[in-house]
Amino acid sequence: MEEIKDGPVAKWRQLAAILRNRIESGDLAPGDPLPSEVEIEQATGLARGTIRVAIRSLRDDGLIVTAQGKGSFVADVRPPAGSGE
Amino acid sequence: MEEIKDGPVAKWRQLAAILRNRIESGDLAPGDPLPSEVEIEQATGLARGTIRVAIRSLRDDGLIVTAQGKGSFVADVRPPAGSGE
DNA sequence: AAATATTTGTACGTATGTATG
DNA sequence: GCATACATACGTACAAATATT
Repeated sequence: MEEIKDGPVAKWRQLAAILRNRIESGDLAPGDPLPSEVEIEQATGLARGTIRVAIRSLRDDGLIVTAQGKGSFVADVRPPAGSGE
Repeated sequence: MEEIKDGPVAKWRQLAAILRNRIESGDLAPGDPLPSEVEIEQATGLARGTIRVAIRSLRDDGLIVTAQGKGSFVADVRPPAGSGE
């Protein structure tokens, strides 16, 4: 997990960018589970609420799907590049 | 079980203090099982997640050990007083 | 041996309060 | 006022390990 720095970019945006990068680079393939919220919490030191904001943004963008009690997973079909830029 | 009050002290901290007290007073001796999470839930009305936070703090302090499917037990060797103050 | 109950483990969902910039 | 961020607290669901019947 890359560093989340204190700075002008909101931490949740930095985290979203890191995860998005792992998905779009193929490091996380469709169907792969994302790190759990607690794992991200431990890896980054961020509060769960902050992590959830980042995850929600990826979900809103259709990059991942989330299932209660299971986890978040890379969406099988990703939206065309350019949808969110 | 003492009362868990609504107030400035987080409920999980109050519960942890109650359990810690029972251990350090000898009411719960080394090897003794703690009340199960569900028992504490019924006795206090707290949510299980909240109870688990209190239990984790005691475990982090080395006061208890926990085993899935069995329960939590007072540690045989307790850390010296003052370790966590 | 098998089914059931108990107990802890994991994981997300939701909401509120507090504090800061 | 609003967005960000953290802490707390409750809810729901299911998995895994152990104990009991």
